[in-house]
Amino acid sequence: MSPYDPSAFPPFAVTVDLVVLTVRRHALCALVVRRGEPPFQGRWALPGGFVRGDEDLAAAAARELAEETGLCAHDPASPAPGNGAHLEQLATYGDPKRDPRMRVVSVAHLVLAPDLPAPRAGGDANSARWASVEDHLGQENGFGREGEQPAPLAFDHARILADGVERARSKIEYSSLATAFCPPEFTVGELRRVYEAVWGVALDPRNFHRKVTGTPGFLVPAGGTTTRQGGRPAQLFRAGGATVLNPPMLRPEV
Amino acid sequence: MSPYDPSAFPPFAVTVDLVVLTVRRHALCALVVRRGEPPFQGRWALPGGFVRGDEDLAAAAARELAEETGLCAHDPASPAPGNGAHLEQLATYGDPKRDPRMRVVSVAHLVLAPDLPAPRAGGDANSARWASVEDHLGQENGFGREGEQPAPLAFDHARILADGVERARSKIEYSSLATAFCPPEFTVGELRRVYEAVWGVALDPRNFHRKVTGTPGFLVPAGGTTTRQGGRPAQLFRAGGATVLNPPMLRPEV
DNA sequence: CCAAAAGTGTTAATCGTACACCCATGT
DNA sequence: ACATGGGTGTACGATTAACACTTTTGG
Repeated sequence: MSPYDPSAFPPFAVTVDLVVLTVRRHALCALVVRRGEPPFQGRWALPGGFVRGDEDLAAAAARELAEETGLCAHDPASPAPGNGAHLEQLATYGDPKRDPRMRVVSVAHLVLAPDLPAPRAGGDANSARWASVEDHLGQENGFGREGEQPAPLAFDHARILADGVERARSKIEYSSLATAFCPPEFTVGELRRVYEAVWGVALDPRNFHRKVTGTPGFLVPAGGTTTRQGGRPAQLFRAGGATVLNPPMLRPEV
Repeated sequence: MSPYDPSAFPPFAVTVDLVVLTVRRHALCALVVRRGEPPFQGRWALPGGFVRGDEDLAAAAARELAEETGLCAHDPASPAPGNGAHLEQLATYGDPKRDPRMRVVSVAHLVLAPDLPAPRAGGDANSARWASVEDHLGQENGFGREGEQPAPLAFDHARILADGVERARSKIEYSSLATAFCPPEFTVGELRRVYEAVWGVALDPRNFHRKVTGTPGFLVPAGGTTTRQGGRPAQLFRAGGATVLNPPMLRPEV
């Protein structure tokens, strides 16, 4: 039990893996990269990499995110500057056999990003893409495509992705995080389509509008209007300062 | 960027730290141990220890818990057997300077336990105790004692404890986890006192009774009654199978 | 009898839901 | 004119909060 017994300090490699979620074409999508080396060569995996010796975990996640996407994310719990995406720690995965090469503990992080142009690969080109979450997690809510299931993600990344999606789904209920999926200025309808895509449900546009505009601090008017969705021009809003929603958004049953 | 460059694999020590919470004498308490060696010798700290080379993170947390308390905890996400306490992963702390000796990444776990006899120390006697959470986190809701602030916990353990308490406070809202603070059979009043201690509020006994007995799957009658609280005998209940509470328990404002 | 805690009834206010209806634009 | 999405009004049922009241024990 002496903490100075070297046999009590087995060396670990520590990595960060990223669950980067966005909403594209009314579907929840995750960023995946193609592995260039074994193990799992050629398979899709979550982006990630090793934590450096003098680097905080959140900083490592932000660095990997920037390398993979060019995004500058901001962990609200850290003083680092940021714009655009939301970043938070998700969970840590440390099964002794999760990486066949060695003992690797991975601290997974969750990133919520607005719809982006085509992802830019870290080093190799055309090796990153947005994958529909339903395709990789199986049929959900009847949205799953039949047949053509893609190969499972490498390592335990399917489990990590599932945990990240579950976290996002529950967190937009009681926080204003859904705005992280939107551009800086957005309409109530765009925000509603985010909720619909993440939850896989249809929401009543009238009640949704009352709810979000009536929750203090959730949205602040940005001044202009837009007609980019067709129909009557919609007011533009920015995310308000509130982070916790009271009362919460209610996810319809089943 | 080659993943086989040894300089990209800085070695880390990986530990688990435990936030073990219980309710004693109508107060939320956390298990703390006194450190026997530097750094922070003589200061209180959260229990914890190094993860072994072939050990899963949850298994390491359960092992440390058993060593410190004799409790057999059960992580619902793992197939390990267990009785009594609830165990779940909390968060991971990896600031490069959090341990002055070396680079240590600590995977904190949260344990919710029923009121226990005096804690049993791991190796040294009388080096573990239940500490009131208010004493270590400062005044909360007017409960904080004035003067006599104890020395801060070692390392970043005050932050870890605060995160664990916050997790427990929010999780008993929408899950049946509050029963983890109760013995196997308990009364509605005892469960109410758990909520009151964890949240630091007073709840209406009548409405609370209706709420918890009316939530399907939360409580199942155990058959007997008890008068251990004085007054009219109260029915005994066991925790039902439900893990998620719908509708949730509502925490009063402020 | 009285204090204390358990449990039930009732009421008014609030909240969520469903849906009718009108508004402002592009085609 | 019509389709499309934006936005407001309203009515009904469900949930909550507040509190009067009865029940069953111990002292």
